[in-house]
Amino acid sequence: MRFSINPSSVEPVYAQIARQAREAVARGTLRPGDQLPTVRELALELVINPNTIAAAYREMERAGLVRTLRGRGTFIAVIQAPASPAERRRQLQKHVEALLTEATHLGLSEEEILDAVRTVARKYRLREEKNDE
Amino acid sequence: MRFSINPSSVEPVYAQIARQAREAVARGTLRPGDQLPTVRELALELVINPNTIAAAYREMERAGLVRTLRGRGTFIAVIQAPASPAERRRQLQKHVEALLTEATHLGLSEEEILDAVRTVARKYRLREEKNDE
Amino acid sequence: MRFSINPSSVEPVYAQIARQAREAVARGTLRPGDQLPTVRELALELVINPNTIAAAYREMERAGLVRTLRGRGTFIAVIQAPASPAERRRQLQKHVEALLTEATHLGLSEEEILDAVRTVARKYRLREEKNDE
Amino acid sequence: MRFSINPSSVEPVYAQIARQAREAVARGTLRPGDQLPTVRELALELVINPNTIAAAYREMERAGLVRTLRGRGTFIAVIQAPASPAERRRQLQKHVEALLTEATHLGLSEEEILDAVRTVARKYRLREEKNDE
DNA sequence: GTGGTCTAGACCACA
DNA sequence: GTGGTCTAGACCACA
Repeated sequence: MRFSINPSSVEPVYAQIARQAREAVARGTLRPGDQLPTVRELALELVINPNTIAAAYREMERAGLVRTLRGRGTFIAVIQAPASPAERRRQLQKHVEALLTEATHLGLSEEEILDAVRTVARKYRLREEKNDE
Repeated sequence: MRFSINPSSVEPVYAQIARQAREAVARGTLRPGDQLPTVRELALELVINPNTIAAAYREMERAGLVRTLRGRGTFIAVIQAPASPAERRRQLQKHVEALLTEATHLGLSEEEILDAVRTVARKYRLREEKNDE
Repeated sequence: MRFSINPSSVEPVYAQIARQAREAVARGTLRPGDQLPTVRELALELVINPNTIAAAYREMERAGLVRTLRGRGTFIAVIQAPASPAERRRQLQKHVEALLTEATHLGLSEEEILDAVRTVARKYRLREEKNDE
Repeated sequence: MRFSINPSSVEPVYAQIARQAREAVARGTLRPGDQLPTVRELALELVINPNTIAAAYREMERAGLVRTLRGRGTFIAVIQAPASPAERRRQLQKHVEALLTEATHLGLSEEEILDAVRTVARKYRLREEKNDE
């Protein structure tokens, strides 16, 4: 996958990398077992301080997105066990609230938001059926 | 409105305050013209240094969320002109992508997300009708 | 003359009033001997704290623009003696530099600035002939 | 570039620094990509609290004059897109009016002002040709 | 009484 | 090493 970094964004560079990897996994561009470039390779490619790449990989490891095997490299982890249904619902609500706050300030309607969700959802590897809880 | 601060969050205190005010405006808890507590009042209430409150208000001013009238106080601004339709669409897409990335990692389905948007939307002051562009 | 106040400008209200009076004198809208409204009258008209109007009048008095006669009112002063030729040149240069800094950041050309000066100059009561020094 | 601070001016120290940087960019003394001294360096040089320098840099960032790269430093930004032609004209007129107000009070003639503009303009990086609008 | 400015100094996130 | 955050506290401009 290709990372694209904006060094003057308010989002820290290491967080941009971790977020983009997380997005790529959600879209299926990166799949469990895929190997990420080494810290040095990616540092050279993106012309970024290796410390920053290392911080990004540390963040992804912490989030359970990747597994680093010493001497072997860094690999996308198998899908992590989702949280409890209650926790999952709490998380979803939090993220939906963030979206609706921004959409309200942009002066958008509920219908426009739902349309955007439906359109963009095609690019993501969402669960096919409802969870039974 | 009530602000609630988590001093051990990674999110800076001043940013927590600004975000909560932004959310309150989106929900209609704060409306244009409403006066925010004075810097000193809020500092006393939250047991936080007045400089930190002032930084929060400065940030909101920069974002166009409030107007500061010297010697008078800080007030919620009238709704700022939204960006161009193209920019608005770009912003919406960005926020929807963030939601879908998280929802995918939580193992949720499109229907569950749409349901959550519909339910939570009731708490927000979204535009009633579609924008004509 | 009519003052128009923007309470949310970065320019303090008292300074807006003093500046507008200064402009009116430069354009001939106000002339030496003209009486200004009383502090109370102007405070009522502009819906502004009388302390603020008093500060504006104090500022104009300090700049030699008006004379306050106790019990009589506030009047536009006769044209103040201009500074020495050297000081006058220094002042002019300072104000021209301020204009050129802004014009450069706006991406304007020398010709556009000169045109604007010629056009706008008609509204001002500039000296007719060159000073002989 | 050299900053020179007058601590007893009515203009806040942080604003003096921001203004001088803005002037230096207009004259070409500072160019896009140039790095400003670090907050600590400039604080030592000017014998001013680092927080005050940081406030100056924050203000320049807000105005789009510089870009701050976390952990790297502060750099002059590429020239910001100027406002719309109409807005540009409005701004120019405002600044020309300010100049003419002062020049009138100094008892100067139109010819003297135009001469000063022509002379001082050489020091600025004004656009070479008229804008076509 | 309101927010704005500035100092002094500790500690942290980031590259 | 770079800027960012936060506290504590003095003093000032403005309304």
